[in-house]
Amino acid sequence: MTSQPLPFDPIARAAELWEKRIGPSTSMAAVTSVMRVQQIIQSAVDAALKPHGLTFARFEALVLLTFARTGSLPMRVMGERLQLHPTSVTNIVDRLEADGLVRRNAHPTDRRTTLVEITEEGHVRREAATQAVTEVDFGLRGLTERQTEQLTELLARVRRAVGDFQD
Amino acid sequence: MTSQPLPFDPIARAAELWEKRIGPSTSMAAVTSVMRVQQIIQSAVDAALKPHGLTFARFEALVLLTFARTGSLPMRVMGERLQLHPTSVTNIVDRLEADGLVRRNAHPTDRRTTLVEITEEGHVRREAATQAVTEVDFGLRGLTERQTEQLTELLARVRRAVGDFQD
DNA sequence: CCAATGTCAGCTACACTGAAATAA
DNA sequence: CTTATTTCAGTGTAGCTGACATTG
Repeated sequence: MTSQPLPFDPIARAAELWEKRIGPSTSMAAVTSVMRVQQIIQSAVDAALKPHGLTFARFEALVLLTFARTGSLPMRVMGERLQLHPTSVTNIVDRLEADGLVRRNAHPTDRRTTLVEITEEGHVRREAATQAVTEVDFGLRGLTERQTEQLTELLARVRRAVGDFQD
Repeated sequence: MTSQPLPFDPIARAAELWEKRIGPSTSMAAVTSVMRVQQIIQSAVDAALKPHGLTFARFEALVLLTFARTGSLPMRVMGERLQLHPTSVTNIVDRLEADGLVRRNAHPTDRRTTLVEITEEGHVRREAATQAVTEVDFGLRGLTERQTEQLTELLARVRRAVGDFQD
């Protein structure tokens, strides 16, 4: 990471120049901001999770399984909920399984599908990891509770518009 | 991409369960939303840029060079502005150079530093690519102009709090 | 026969680390 | 001598495509 804080907001400056020389900059500024904040959050969360041997993606998978009534879900459903490519699900479950945090089980009726179940050790690990990310507030700083909710709300509009979900 | 739209908002649902079984969910919901929207935008923008042989990172680099007074910048500065790892700058410039879109020049006084200059072909390519991403509004949908600005503003607070820039 | 599920191999992109060469 | 700039090799994560076996 090349990280000296700049004495100006690079995105605001780029937006000015963009406006002057290229065209409307509203979307460009917002998109660049999302990219940058994602990067910030990703590295903060990954740093918090590293001592627990998890990435954010794997952490999310564990949380998802924790929330499942039976503590287990088909791979396909995991991909759906986490918006992951089937091969990424395979990869993530491979890693978690190698670490003993989840277990692959046969589906009772549909022999094509694999059920992924969180183990005892998985529960313990998720608990510790949750503590770690909660302590750093998921890497999110500088916003009030109200503003944080506003952010979620604005992003939900985008997700809805793009067909991420319906309702 | 596993992409059937879910009949509910998966983030809102996860937040409910998180609140019920783990703790406050405000930050968690916002962070998950940022991650997801970044993913959406990234793939939309990359798809728009693909016919032009560019990724978003490479496109950003071209834009940055276009904005430089002399059309050229040291690698180090590029990394600073784009928040890229030095090795990533090398990599990105390698690709752009192989495509004839930029050129590496010697720095007139400091022989350690390499200046990267956008070529004529680079200008042409950036122009076409800009058209492409503008047409899809950078993958950003569902927000009014006003809301888009609000989003940028909220994210700037996070960037400032985290020391991304000062002012 | 067609569709769905999961896996595998191979590719790309980009982050990171550690080491090195060169120059300030 | 120390620091700065860039590069290189190697590693890890994760996305994608295309192919495949198995099963519904």
